[in-house]
Amino acid sequence: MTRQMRGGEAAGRPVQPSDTRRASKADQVYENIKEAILSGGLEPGVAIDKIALSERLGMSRFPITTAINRLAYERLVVIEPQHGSFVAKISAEDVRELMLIRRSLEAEIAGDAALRLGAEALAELERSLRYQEAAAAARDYAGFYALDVEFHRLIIVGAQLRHAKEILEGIRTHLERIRRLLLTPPGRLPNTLAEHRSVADALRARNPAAAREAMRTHLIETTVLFETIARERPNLFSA
Amino acid sequence: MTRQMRGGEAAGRPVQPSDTRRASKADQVYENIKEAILSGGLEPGVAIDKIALSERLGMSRFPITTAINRLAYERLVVIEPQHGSFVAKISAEDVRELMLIRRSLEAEIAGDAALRLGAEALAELERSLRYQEAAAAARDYAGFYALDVEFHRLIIVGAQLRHAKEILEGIRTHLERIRRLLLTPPGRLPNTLAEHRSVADALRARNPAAAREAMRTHLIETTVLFETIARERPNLFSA
DNA sequence: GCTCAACAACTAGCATGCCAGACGCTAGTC
DNA sequence: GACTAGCGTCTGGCATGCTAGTTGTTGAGC
Repeated sequence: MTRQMRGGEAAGRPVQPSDTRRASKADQVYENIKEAILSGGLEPGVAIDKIALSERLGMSRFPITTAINRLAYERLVVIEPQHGSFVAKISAEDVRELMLIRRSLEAEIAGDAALRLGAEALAELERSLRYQEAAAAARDYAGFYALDVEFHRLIIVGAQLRHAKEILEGIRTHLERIRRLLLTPPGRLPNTLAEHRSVADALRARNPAAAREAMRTHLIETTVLFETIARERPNLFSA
Repeated sequence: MTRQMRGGEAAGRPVQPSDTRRASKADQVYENIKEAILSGGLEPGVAIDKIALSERLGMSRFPITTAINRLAYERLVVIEPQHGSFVAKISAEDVRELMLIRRSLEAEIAGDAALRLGAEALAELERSLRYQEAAAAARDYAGFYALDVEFHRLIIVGAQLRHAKEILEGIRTHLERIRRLLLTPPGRLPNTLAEHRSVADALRARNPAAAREAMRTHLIETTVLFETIARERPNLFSA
């Protein structure tokens, strides 16, 4: 549905580059708190003090409340009425489920993309792969991770799937939080690169079934990684 | 992440039955407007007059604003800052994409459910199928539709997938809106019943691949139906 | 020492008033 | 007649104070 929306208002989605409108205060607070939660600055379970926050940021409680409502919708914050707002905890079970969703969606999208991607999009993927190779050679883990995210995003955007993009971004937000908390080691980098290559090959060949399978395989490997690490550090998860 | 949340506050999700807490005013307004949009009482594109609404419902603008923010997050409403809030329009392209998402997710979930569903959940599915047969025999289309929705929900809940449940409910909201606008004829009812039966059979056999395929086939048929109808009535869609 | 009820100190929810920005209309100009 | 500038009126965004509900505490009674 969705005419396009202004700079993130009433939604947690990234601002369209074409949208020159300034961000509202609620938008700023939203980004602010979200980043704090993702980075671990705000640990799971801690209460968010709206009044202190409003004083610190020099604004009224209204934008804070709006922002927290948004975060609650994304399940990054839990609101207990007449009691308080708290940073949502993490459960190990979520990893399994979020990856299941991501796996099924991205596999299907890859199949769709094999039929719909234009030459330009394919070229962009190819370029991304080159950068990934360079980052891998340079052992630039942070850079590679950013390119990894971008690679997946390119496929979704290329297939022109707005809703799926939003859903997957919401999922990635949660996975990103877990990833940062766990400090996922970048040991699988070469495998990831090879798997990306397989996906791109299938897309270029316009083979939907192969693209689906390649993406599914790739994300199964990622799931295994997540779950292995989660098992090694159970203390970070709540019941 | 998600401790469970109170009666829908800051989210558009259904109230947990275990949650006895009363709904806030914002919750009520949210349900109110949502139902109006889904039923077509509020047509795509019309402006929502917050002040008139607050006067009519006997409350301040605050709960209205909160509710509309929530609806904007769900893409049922579009907020144009300093200008107005409008009922979101519908695009034909959305049908394709929403069904793609639903198809991939529910297929994967069916595969998961084949491994995880307990005897009780399987029995519930069986009972649902009996009711569906009864509704089909009685030509009770509305009843069958409700059972249809319930059938899919049972599988998701049985697989204990909270996030997927929420995502799919959001998607169903949009599809439901389209369905009602289009007044989808119930002609495929016998086929639907047979397809449901196939899914349940595969689940009982604990065969993930078969369950995935059965669900995928079922939803591909549904997609075709949606798109056929959408083609016949293009005037209902915006560009 | 234990129980439980009353209270104090919080919170989110809500009401209300104001402000700034967007849009439509009109009047003035060419 | 067409166009544009400016003004009025609408909207959402925000500030602030109040209300009601939850929770932890404390102290009285046993």
